[in-house]
Amino acid sequence: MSIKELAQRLNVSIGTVSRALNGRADVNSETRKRVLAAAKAMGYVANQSGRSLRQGATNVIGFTIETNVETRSQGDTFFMSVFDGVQKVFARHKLDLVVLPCSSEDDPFDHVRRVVSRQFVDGLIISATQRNDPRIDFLIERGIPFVALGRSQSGGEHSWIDMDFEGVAAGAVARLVARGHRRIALANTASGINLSYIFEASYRRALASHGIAYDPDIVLRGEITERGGYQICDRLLAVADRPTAMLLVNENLAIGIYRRLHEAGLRPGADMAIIGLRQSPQARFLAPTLTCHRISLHDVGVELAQALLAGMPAYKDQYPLGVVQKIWPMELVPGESDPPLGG
Amino acid sequence: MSIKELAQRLNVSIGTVSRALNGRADVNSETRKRVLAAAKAMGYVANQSGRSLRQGATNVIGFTIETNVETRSQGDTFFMSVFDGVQKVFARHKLDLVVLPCSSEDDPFDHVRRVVSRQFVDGLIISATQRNDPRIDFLIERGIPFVALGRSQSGGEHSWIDMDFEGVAAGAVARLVARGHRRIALANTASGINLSYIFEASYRRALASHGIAYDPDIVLRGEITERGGYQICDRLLAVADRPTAMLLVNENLAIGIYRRLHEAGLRPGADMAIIGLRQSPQARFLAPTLTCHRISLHDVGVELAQALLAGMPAYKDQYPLGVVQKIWPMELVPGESDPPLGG
DNA sequence: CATCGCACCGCAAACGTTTACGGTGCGATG
DNA sequence: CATCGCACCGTAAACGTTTGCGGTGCGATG
Repeated sequence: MSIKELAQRLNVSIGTVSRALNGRADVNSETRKRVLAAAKAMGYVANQSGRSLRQGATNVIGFTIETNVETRSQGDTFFMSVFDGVQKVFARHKLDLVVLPCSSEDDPFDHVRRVVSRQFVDGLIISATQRNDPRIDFLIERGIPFVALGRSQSGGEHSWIDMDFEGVAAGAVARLVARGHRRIALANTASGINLSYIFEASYRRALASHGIAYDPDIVLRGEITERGGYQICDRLLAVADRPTAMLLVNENLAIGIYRRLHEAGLRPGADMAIIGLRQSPQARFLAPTLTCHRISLHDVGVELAQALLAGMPAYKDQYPLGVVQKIWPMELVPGESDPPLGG
Repeated sequence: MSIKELAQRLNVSIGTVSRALNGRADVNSETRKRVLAAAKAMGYVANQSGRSLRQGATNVIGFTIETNVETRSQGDTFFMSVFDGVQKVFARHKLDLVVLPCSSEDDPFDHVRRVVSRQFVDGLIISATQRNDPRIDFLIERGIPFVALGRSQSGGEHSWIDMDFEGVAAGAVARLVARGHRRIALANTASGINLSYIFEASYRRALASHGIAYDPDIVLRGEITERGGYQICDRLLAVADRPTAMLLVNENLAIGIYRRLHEAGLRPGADMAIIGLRQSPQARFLAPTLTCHRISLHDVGVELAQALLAGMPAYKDQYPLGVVQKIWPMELVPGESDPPLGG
């Protein structure tokens, strides 16, 4: 199963076998054929450790995610879709994608540090970027190629891909205002994820641009889960001068909000306009359907992979993109959850 | 950063450094302290490739998942909970968990074959087991320690962990019958996943035990998504002698079903009893809340890890479990979605 | 015929570890 | 004082690759 056995069987040197398998030019086409045939017959596949040790590269890309279900930042199929896009690109370069879950008991920074120092991966995609994210400075300092899924305030120049939360907030507020709403609540996350700050700031700017005063009483933070939505809605119903509309930082919240409204005898949509963030698979099947924003996560994955390759010496020339900092547009998908006020 | 540099700095041999770091006995406690201090100061961490090459073991465990969003057996939150449990066990043994997503364009069997032949991992957890799953025979033949999340008909003895679908089907049918239902539909998956067969067979047995004839017209298969639920419900509404209850192979279906019922002017629960499979985070926040089944995915993860270790030579003695084949119980959580008929 | 170039291949070093083996020095024991 | 045992440490081989360097043989060229 090793290259040595293969070489002995063929009566050639291991160097020749290696060259044949790696498609180098200086090997007779006849012997190459023999080698490839024998390798296939014997089911030979190069040992990763040996190759990595020699080459100083593992041909493995890591993708870190956090497994804390309470603070999960995305819906149920979010990462699966992204992975799919990432792998599509990597497959062309014989790169392997491995997902490195950071357990809820573990610290994301330590997690990245362990992964990097073991020289496990040639590159890294990190997600759930915090506003101040020590991982970013660390990766820059170590010179590890990486891309962040989500902006951060930290550190020097690095590649990242994010979604257009400014556009979403501006568009959603404008839409709600046009439909007669002036009292618009925000359901945000309590975690330190950068999205939280960006979204709230955009929301405030959008309100200001329509001459609406910011009211901290209707800007609430909680878990990004169905339960979190329920709790936020619950607190919101107790506010004097109840809002007529809500903007959500995450679509998972919607289900809990719908539920709480039902319990209060209110109808989502008619009695409380709601606009969600991302179009999850279930958005179109809620009642009322949720107004939210379309984005191709598969394409986000593709772009993540390309941005990462652009930062890796071995692939730089194939992907001359430099430092990629891209805000991905999100397109509003009208639903039934934000009808005109009083209409 | 290599052991050599560390040794030079300390004026000891690399062998001593290695022994000190690995906690071997034959090294002076004073030098050990010096080595550990220097390693920490210089941020030294052993190179994985070198170690793996020498030891013939990678200390990495793979967990394969499929990212095809249409036929996915489970979503992000399911697996994240399981990962969390798995990692809890592995962390104690300095084993790393890496998740190996199988892209929707890839074949799961090829995927496993690639992973194994590259000697990437010391052990494997596979999910979404098919009724006939070539991966299982392959892994047995190759002698790779593995555990399957889900039963299969394939191959020889191997460890697996599964959930009690028989119990769920029997209990749910009994419950529905007790509540006056005799015409109970089944919403199943069209994929070849073994769960599909087990669930349907259990459903048929349960019907028979209550003297209810099996009617293929109300056993439908589709995507395990919200859309799939919508479509299945749509087809079901067109059936003559419409069923009064539905049993779901997956809770994601519920949202689409609720929606389709609403469109038809029917109320989920009151006009169509519904029992889902697993208690997803949203089950309690749907309106009506979904009757479904509780299971600790964290504990499933813990058991998966232990079963795997029991099959690995280096850990056999610490986990003397032999071949683990366990059906995990699921506990019914009553909701509002399956009230008594006509009540 | 001598020389050159070229296609092809073998040799051996190197990547960073771990570990069996042997060697050193020292205190204790006879 | 000779010897033994032991604690500790250095040496070097080995894991499976890749790759620079040099060598062989052959056809072509002068």
